[in-house]
Amino acid sequence: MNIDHDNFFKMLADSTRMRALMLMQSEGELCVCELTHALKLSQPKISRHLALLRETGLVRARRDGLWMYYQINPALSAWSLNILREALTGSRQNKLYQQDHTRLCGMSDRPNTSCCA
Amino acid sequence: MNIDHDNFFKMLADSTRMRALMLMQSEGELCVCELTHALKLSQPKISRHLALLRETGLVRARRDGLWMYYQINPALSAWSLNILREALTGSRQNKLYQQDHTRLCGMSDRPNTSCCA
DNA sequence: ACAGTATATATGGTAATCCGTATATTATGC
DNA sequence: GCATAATATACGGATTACCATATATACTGT
Repeated sequence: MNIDHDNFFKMLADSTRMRALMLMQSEGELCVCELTHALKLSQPKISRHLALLRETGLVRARRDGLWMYYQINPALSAWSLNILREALTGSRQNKLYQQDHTRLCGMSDRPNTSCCA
Repeated sequence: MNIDHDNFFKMLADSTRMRALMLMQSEGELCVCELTHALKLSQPKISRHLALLRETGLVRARRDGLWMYYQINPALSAWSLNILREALTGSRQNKLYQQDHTRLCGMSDRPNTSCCA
């Protein structure tokens, strides 16, 4: 899947979307409530950004009962995936991104505790 | 030089800035008039975007007489440079970016013809 | 100092983006 | 079918980002 270059980078330009992507990158599939909790943002805000990411093809969604699981689209082209990987590296020096990860790990009642290595 | 994660990606989200960056990436130093010609955009528009790129640290500027030469900041952190490299790979499939390169090569009167391999 | 060239900035208008709130949809269990 | 939970969308307002045009600055050669 080869996303349009400009659209791809537009998607990465919003902090909320990037934070969600970085969490999915390091944790794999995540549901909306997990992202809402980890980012400490309202559910509609998370949903709206996830919808944008899905429309542009950056993420893939899967329904399981009440939950929608989102993950980075594994069919992305190599250069796109490489950029997401490097973005994750860059995000590790950033406190905000670190805290997102910490909050996710500290979350109880996760629907499908995919661990938090 | 470690640029703020969010600002870095904001800079990449504008098509004009990305096109200029991709040209600098493959051609090295370029002056404003070369970029203006290659992108077929107004000089103030190019200058403004270059100023933004310089303020955030993505590019470095050097004056030589009347000309200002811009290049990707070699002091960028590894992850930033890697992202720019992957972005260039992705841009090769894009006609707009290809044309920019072609126009640059076809430009006469380049102040310091740094070739166009 | 003046003219000319390359580049930078200022200004005001317009369009795109983001957000909070309210509401709708989808699925589950009784 | 109804209540509940998880998620999605709609709407109006506010902010931000971008642009074209005009003007200013920096430098060179005479």
